[in-house]
Amino acid sequence: MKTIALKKDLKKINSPTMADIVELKLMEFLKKTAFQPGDALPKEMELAEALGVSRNVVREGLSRLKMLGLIESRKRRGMVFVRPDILSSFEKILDPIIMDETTLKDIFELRLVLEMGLGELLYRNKTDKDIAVLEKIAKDQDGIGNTFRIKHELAFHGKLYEIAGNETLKRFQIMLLPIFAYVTEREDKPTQGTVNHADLVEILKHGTKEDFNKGMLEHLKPHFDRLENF
Amino acid sequence: MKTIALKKDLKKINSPTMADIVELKLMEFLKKTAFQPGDALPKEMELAEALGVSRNVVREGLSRLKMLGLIESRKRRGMVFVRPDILSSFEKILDPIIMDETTLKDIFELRLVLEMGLGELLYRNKTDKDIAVLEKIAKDQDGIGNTFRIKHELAFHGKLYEIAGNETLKRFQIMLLPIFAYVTEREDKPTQGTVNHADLVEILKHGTKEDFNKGMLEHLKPHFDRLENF
DNA sequence: TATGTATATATGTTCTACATATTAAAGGTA
DNA sequence: TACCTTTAATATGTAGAACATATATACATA
Repeated sequence: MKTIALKKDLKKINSPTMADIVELKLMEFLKKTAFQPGDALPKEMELAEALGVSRNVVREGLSRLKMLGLIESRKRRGMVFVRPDILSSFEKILDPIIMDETTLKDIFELRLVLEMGLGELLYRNKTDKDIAVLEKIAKDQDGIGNTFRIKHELAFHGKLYEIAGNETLKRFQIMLLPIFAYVTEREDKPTQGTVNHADLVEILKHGTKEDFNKGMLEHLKPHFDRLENF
Repeated sequence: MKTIALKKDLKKINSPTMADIVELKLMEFLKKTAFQPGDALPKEMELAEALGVSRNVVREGLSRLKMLGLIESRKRRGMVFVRPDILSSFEKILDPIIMDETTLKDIFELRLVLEMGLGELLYRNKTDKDIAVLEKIAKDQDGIGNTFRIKHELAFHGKLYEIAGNETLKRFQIMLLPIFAYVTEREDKPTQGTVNHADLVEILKHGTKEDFNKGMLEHLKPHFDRLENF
């Protein structure tokens, strides 16, 4: 017990390196200066001089911002600021890692919460054409294969987000789905409640928003139950 | 119109640099090798030789993984694999950037969807003690100042996520809130519907899940309406 | 056993030099 | 003048060597 308390109170020292500091300073610089996409940053040598470090260190710092998608480098032009893609770094990290169980559960839950919260936007934006497309997707549900089912899930729920009119959200859920699939497949439990995709479409067509929320909850019920045993 | 289509079809060539390739190769390496947190990677010189590049380039690549939180470096020990914090890179990028309007709207909406989807988890996990805490927070609502209101928002909704029992989600919404505040404050519109925090607590105490979902929708109504004019 | 000391080693940092792509200027032609 | 070609300048990309520094390991000491 004592050691645990220690570990919590005295977190690692981790003295920052020059590159860490440069990274921070560059971030500040980007924030302070109101760069427009395409604007050029000072050149590496100038930054190096201003910060009092070698060009190498500056390059390491810049390299990190590049990874975040905040800058791009053009020969002769120098480094230019670009509007970063919010999800790209998230995507990079979500893929390769082995998450701990807690985070895994959190992410699993996150997706459920998103699905459950979608109703309002759907009922605000849906059109007859949307429903028709959704209906078609739901009809092609026959395939049984595992990889196929995932593809189908992606198609159906992806279309839902599309109807909601939120591209970021759609991409987000596409990223989440493999994780979702990983969790659902490691146990041999039903992956669908008593309400299936076709039923959901039917509700979306003729039912109220409240009906839809209830339907979605039924549809996701096995997953919610799965949370108990995590 | 033509230029836009062009820009979409022919995305920049951006010939990858050695550092880009090293970054990729290292990612693959991390994925393939099932590293446990704390395991050491090969040392820089070995990587440099294996990849046929200078140590400098390897360091740039490693530096990027460091930014993602995938590795940490220890003197003499070498670089070690660490379980990355999923949200940290997202956090770094969310803060400094000036988002384009579309993304801003998407994020704004994302938060609304999350709040709306929270009901199920809340009703699964809430305890009397939780409600008591929430009640207290809602009572301290008197402050009018702008910064104070944000703090209060954070406290109340933060507690909701806490009750839901999802730390990732809670941190996520904390990151989202400043953006939310930015949007709400640039127009002079009401930020609260006819249902306030105290009302929500009351529903949570005695009402059904459906009541709560309706209440939350009412509470967020001004924000949903705001979406129309985005 | 516990503590202090020494050494080897991997990362951190700096410098120098050269390669390469691309912009911008110079020059030539109609 | 306007347009095309050539040239030169320049900022990033890459390599390699050298030294600084922290620290894990082994060893010595009490």
